[in-house]
Amino acid sequence: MSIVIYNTLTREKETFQPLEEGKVKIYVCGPTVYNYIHIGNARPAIVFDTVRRYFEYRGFDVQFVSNFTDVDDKLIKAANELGEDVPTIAERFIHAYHEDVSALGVRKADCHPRVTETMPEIIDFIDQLIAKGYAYEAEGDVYFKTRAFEDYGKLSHQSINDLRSGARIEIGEKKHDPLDFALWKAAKKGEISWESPWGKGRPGWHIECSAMAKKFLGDTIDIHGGGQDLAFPHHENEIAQSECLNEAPMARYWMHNGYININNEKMSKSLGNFVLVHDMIKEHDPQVIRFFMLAVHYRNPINFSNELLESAKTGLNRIRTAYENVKHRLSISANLAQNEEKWTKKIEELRQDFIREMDDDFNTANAIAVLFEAAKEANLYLQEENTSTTVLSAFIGLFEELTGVLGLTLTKEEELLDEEIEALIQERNEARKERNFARADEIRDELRAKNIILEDTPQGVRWKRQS
RNA sequence: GGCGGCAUAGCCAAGUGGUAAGGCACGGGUCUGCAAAACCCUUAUCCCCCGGUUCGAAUCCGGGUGCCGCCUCCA
Repeated sequence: MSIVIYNTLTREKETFQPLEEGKVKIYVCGPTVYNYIHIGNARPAIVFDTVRRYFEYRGFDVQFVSNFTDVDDKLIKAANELGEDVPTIAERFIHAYHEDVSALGVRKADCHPRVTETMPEIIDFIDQLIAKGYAYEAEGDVYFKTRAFEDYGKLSHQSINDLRSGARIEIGEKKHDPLDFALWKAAKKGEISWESPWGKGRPGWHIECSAMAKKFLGDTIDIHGGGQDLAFPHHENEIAQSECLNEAPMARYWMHNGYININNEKMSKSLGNFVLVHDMIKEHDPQVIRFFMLAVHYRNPINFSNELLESAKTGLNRIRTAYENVKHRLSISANLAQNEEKWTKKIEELRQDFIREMDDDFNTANAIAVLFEAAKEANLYLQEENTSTTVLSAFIGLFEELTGVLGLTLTKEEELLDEEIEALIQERNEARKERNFARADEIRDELRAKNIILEDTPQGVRWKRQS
C-alpha cells in the first residue's frame, strides 16, 4: 500500500511517488510574524506536522522546511505603530510562534529560514529572472511579467483573462500590466531596506518562498503546503517565478488545508473574528485543540466553538482513560495468558486500519475513529478475569504508537503523589471494611473537591486527577 | 463576472456506485454499598430539493435552493 494525496494541481487524489526513493521534501508556507498566531494559523502547522510525522512513520526520510516572513508591509506597519523596529517585532513573534505551536505538539521544522537571512539568494533569483526576460525594473521596483508565463493559473485553475485585475488590484503606475506582481519593492523613506542592483529595497512577498525552497530543497520538491487562501495568488506566483527560472516543476504535490470558521465565517485577522493560540492554551488543554482539529479531514472547514471543543475534550479523555485503564491493569497484573493470539491479532488489525486510513490522503478523522475502536477493544479485554501482560503491553504500545503519529500525548505530567491522598484512601478503605459508608463517602467527596477521582475497581482502588 | 467548496441523526463528522463509520449528547440495562470507569442495547428506512443513468446512487449526470471561500493582505 502506498500513500495517496489530493493534489490541488490536478484536483485528484494521486499515489505519492517521491522524487527520490525513500525521501520526502516538504515546504510549508509559514507565518508573517507581526502578531501572535490565531487558531486558524495553527491549522496548517498541525496538519503538516502530522503529514510529516506520518511520512516518518511510514519510513520516509523527511526534509521539512517552513519559513518566517520577517519583513513585509505589515511588519513595517506594526513597527511604526509600536515605535519599535522590524527585527525586534519579528524576533518577538518568532519566539511566540515556536512557543504556541510547540504547545500544540508541533515539532520544529528541520529548517526555519527567514527572509532577512536569505537576501543574497532572493536578489540573485530576481536578477536571473530579469536576465531571462521574465521580469523588469521600474524605478527601483522589480515586477514579474505574469503574462510571460504561459502556465499561469494552473494551480488555481483560473484563466488569466478572467482575473478581476483591473477591478480590484490597485494598478501601480510602474507596472506594465496590472497582473504583474512585485518581486522587489523600493524602500520608502526611513524604511528598513537592503542594497540591491535596483537600489535600496526589500523583497516582494512571493519571491521569498521560491528562493527558500530552491535554496534548501532544490528546484523541484515533493510537497508544497499551506492554507487554501494561499493557493491564489501566493502559490500561483511562486510557481510562475520558480518554473520560469528553474524550468522544472516547483512541486509535485500541492496540499491546501481548509479554514477554521467562526459562526460559519472564515477566521481572519482582517475580519477580527479570531482567537489567539496564545490566549487559548491558557484556557484549554492544547492537546484537546490538536485532537479537535485532527478529528476533521484537513481539507474540510472546521467551525470553531467552545462547545465543540468541550465535546472533543470528552472524546480525547475517553481514549486517555482507556490507555490509563490498561496501564493500571498492567501494573497489577500477573501474566496469565489467555487468548493471547486472538488479541494480538486484533491489535495488529487496528494498526493496519489506522495505516489504511492515513494512507488515504491523511484521513485523520478516520484514524481517530480507529483509536476509539482501540479504546473499546482494550476496555473489553480488561473485562476478562485474567489478562496477559503481553497483550496489555501490546495495547499500550499501540496507543502510544498511533497517538504519537498524530502528535498526541496520552499522559499529562505526573504530579507528585500526595501522601495525604494516599493516607485518606487508606482511611476510606478501613471505613469501607467496617461498612462505615458515611465516612467513606465523606473522604471521597473531600478528595473530589480537590479534583481527585476515586475508582473502586475489582483490582482495588485507584485514583486520578481530573483533567 | 470567473473559479471552487460544502449541504449526512439533537450536535460534530467519515463515507464518492452495492445498500449509512466514529465521537458528543439522550434513553434503557449490567457492574457498584452508592459512585466512578467500563460494557451491552436503543437512536437517520435514509444522506437539501427535482429529474435522469444503473440490476443497484448519499455516492455518477442535468437542473434548482441555501451557505461558504478565492479572484486584494490573509493559514
